[in-house]
Amino acid sequence: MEAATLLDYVVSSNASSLASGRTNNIGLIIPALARWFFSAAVEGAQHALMRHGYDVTLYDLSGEGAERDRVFDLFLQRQRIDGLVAISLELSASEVQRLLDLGKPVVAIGGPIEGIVTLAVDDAEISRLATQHLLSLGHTQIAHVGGADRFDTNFHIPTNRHVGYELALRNAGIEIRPDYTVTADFTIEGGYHSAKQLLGDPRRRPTAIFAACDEMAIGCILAARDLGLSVPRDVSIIGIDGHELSEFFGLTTIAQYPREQGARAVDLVVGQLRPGGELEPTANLPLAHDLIVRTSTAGPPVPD
Amino acid sequence: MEAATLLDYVVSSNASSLASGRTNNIGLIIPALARWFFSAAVEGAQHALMRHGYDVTLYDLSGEGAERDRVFDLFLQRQRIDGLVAISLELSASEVQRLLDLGKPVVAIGGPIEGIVTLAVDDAEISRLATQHLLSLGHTQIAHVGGADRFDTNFHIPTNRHVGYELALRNAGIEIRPDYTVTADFTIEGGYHSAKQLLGDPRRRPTAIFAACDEMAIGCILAARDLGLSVPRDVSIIGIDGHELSEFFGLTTIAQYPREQGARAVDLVVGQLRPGGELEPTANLPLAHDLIVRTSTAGPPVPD
DNA sequence: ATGAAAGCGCTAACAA
DNA sequence: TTGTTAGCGCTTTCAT
Repeated sequence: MEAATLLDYVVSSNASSLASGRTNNIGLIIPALARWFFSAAVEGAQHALMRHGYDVTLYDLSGEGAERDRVFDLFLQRQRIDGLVAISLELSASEVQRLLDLGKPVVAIGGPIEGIVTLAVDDAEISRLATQHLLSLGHTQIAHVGGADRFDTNFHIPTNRHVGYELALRNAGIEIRPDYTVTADFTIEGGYHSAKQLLGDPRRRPTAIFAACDEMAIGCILAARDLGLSVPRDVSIIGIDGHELSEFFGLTTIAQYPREQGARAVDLVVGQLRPGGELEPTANLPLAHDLIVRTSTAGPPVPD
Repeated sequence: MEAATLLDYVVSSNASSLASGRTNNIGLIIPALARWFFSAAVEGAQHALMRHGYDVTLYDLSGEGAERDRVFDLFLQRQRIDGLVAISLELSASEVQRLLDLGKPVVAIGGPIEGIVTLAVDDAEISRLATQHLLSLGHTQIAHVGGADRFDTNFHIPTNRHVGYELALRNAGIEIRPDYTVTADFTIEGGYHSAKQLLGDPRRRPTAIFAACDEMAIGCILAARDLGLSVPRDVSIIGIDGHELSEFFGLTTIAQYPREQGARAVDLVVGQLRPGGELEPTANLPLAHDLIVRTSTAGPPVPD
C-alpha cells in the first residue's frame, strides 16, 4: 500500500470492473439540463456521488425519439453503470421495464412511477397548499398558470399541480372558472405572456395567481409591473420551487430542494449497492417542502 | 451480426475498453453546473458525444480544494476516459500538467491556456466591441459592472473583459474613472445591487453601463426600473452572452453560443481520437460572437 | 495471513 | 477472408 501511494497508483477502472462486476459509476438520466431544477439536482447528485467515490455518467433525453431509444437500447446496456438515478422523467411502461431489466438499483426523483423507488414531493398537496395560502388571505378570484400539456410527456408535474389547485378551490366552495386556468411553457417569458392575458382583461382580472413554477411566477410579476399593477397590492402571486431568483423577486413560494433531492436519491442507490443493502422493490418516499412567504402575496385589493 | 442484433447484444464497455484501450467515454470538467453558460455548454457537448456514440462523465469542480484535487488525482486517473473537455476553467500550471500527463486529447473552452488546445471568444475584443457600441451612440460616461476577483480563480473572464472596456475608452480618448468600475458576482441579483449604487448616486450617474455578462446586465435593467429610470432613455445597458433571458428583457448583447461551443470542442476531441487525427499540441481557436442590438441601448439622454 | 492462478469479455495480432 | 489465441489488469477463489 505504501508503495502504491508512493507511485500514485490508481486502479484501472475497466480492469477492476471487468473482474468484479462493479463499475463505481452511476448513471443520471435527465429530460434536459439547462433548467434550474435539473441542473441543481444533477449538481447535488454529482457531489454526493463524488463523496462516495463514484463517477457519474449523464444521459440527457432532450433529443428526439430515436436518440431517446438509443439511450435505452445502447448506452444503458453497456454495463457501464452500477445504478441509475432518473430525474423528473415521464417514462413509458416499456422504458420502465427496460430500466428494471438492467437488474441494477434505480431511484427516480419525481413520481410515483410504477415499479420504481421514487422520491417525490406531493405535487397535488403542495399545489393545494399554495392555493390555500391565497384563500386564507381572503382571495376568491384565483387564477392558475399551469404547464402546457405537451410538457406532460416529459414529466407529469403540470397535471398534478392543476389537480391540487382545483381541489383547494372546491374545498373552499369556490366555483372553478375555466378561463382562470391558462398554460405556459415553464419559462419566465411564458409566464409573462400568460399573465398579460389574464391581468390585462379588466372583465376577468383575478386578484391572485398561482403559478405552477417560480419561473412562470416571476414572469407574472413582471407582467403585472408592466401593466402598472402593484404586487401584492393589486394582485398576489405565488409560485412553486424555491428557485434561485425567487428571493430576489420577493416571491412567495413553496420551496423544494433539488440539490438535496439529488443527493438523497444517490444515497439510496449507493445504499442498495452495499452488501446487504436491499430495498423494497417499490416505494414512493415523500420529499420536503416549505411554504416561504415573501412580499408577493397579501390580501385582495379593497374595492374603491 | 444478425444474430447479435436479434439477441439485443451490446458489447460490454469494460471488457472492450480493457482489451482495446478505448473507453468510448469523454470527460467533461466544469467549474459549476447550475449556471446558464455551463449547463448549455454541457448540453451541447453531451448531444454531440451521443451522436458519436460516446458516453459522458461529468466532473464538477465546484467543491472545496480537497475535492478538486481528488478529481485530478483519482477520478481522472482511472482510465475511464479517452479524452477531456474542460469548460471555462482557470487551471493552475500543475493541474494543466496533470491533464497533459494523461496522454489523452484535451480541449478547453475558454482560454488561452498554455499547452492546451482551446476554443475561446476573445474576451478583450468583445468587451471592446460592447464598449465601442456605447461610444458610437455618443456615450462618454460609461460604467462597467465586472466580475469580482475571487471569480478569477475559476475562470479568468472578468479580467479580460475589463481590459477590453478600458481599451475602448482609451482609444476614444476618454478618461477612465475608477469609480465607474464596480464588481459583482455574475448573477442578476449581484448586477442589481451594483447598478443601484452606480445609478442611485446623482453625482456620478453614468449614461451607459457595460456589464460583463447578461445576468448582471439584466440586474442593471431591473435596478434602473426600480430607480424610476427608463432604459434606454435615461441609461443604456449592454451585456455579454446571449443569455436565454436576454431577448425577453430587450437586452443588447454580444451573443456567444455555448451549445455550439460544447459541440465543437467535442468534435475536436473525437477528431483527435480517430486514426490519423493528430492536432498541433497547442492552439487557440477563435469562437463566433455577434453583436445583437435590441432595445436597451440608445443615445445618451439630452440635457434639459 | 500470504501466495498462486483462473478468468471476467472482449480486441488484435497472427495463422491458416 | 475466416479462425484461433494471447492477453488487457484486475478480483476472487482456492491452496498453501
